[in-house]
Amino acid sequence: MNKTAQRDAILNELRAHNSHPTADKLYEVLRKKLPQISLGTVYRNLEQMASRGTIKKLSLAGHQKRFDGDLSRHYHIRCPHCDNISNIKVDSLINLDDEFQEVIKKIGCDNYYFELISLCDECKNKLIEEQKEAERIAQSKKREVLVWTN
Amino acid sequence: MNKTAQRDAILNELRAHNSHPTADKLYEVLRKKLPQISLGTVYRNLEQMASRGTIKKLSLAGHQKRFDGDLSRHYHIRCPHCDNISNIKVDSLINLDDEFQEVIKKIGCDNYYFELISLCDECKNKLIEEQKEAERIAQSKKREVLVWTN
DNA sequence: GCGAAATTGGTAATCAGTCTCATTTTTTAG
DNA sequence: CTAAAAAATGAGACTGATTACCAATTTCGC
Repeated sequence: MNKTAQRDAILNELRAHNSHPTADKLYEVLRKKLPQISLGTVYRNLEQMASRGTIKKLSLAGHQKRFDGDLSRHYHIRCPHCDNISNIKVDSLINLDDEFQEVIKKIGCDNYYFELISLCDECKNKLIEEQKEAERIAQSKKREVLVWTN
Repeated sequence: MNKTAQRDAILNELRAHNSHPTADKLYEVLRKKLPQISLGTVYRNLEQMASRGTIKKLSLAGHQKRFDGDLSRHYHIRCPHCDNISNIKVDSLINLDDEFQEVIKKIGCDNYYFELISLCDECKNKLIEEQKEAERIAQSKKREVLVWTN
């Protein structure tokens, strides 16, 4: 694996944040520093580094692949609404993870992958607002019908 | 949600097998009974039923979505080579799953999703064959070099 | 039966991700 | 240091899965 400015930039960018970006998000950011970098290069390097274990690929549940430069032991919570991923690091999960690893090894299974799923605060609020709005509309429609039938 | 022949057919087909088919595979099969059914209808209904919990959706970014009509408690092993999914149902996993559910609830998390990852037997054999073949080629190249330098 | 609401088929469009290939960069061997 | 080999790049074409659109049809509550 040769050393290239592009690969370095991708890895640095990924390590500088803990936002689990998608390839195209990363591309967008990287273009500010390397205006001529291509999306293909970003994809190529991310896949390469992921297969070598330099970074992690998170692809469960969402529809776009995401990447993580943080190799320390931690877990991910994905918001089912906006698809963003945040980190979580608690002992109880680590213990369970250990148990899981043991159990699946006994079954003859190589590995497993999991994600927590939970609405992020932002989306929770957004959904509450939307619901209120929907109720408001429903109410005003009821009123219309009353006026009409009167 | 109205009753339609198409939706019934899709659900029946999905329940009749435990193969976790993709939408297009399902479409292919369904066309034998409903020749005029459209791929869009299959996708639409699968998504709808999944969002209502009538069926389950198994998605991995960068891969085709798969669907499962079996709502009984079981887990999935995905082959990282051919992407096929098989079922597994063992007590040790169920117990761990229970523990997980408890722990994440305490964290304030709604749900979680996991998949086991393991090469299926077919792919395991295929990869062994490929490796052998690669070695054979490497050997014959070595021999060529010897002949050449002699 | 009737009209509103839901659903359909067909097809166009989108979107993530991959592939190709001529050119450039990096590494290796002498 | 230099030349050849190997690896990587950028630009854009391409693919395959999924979604969007919309006129025509079907379903369902009354």
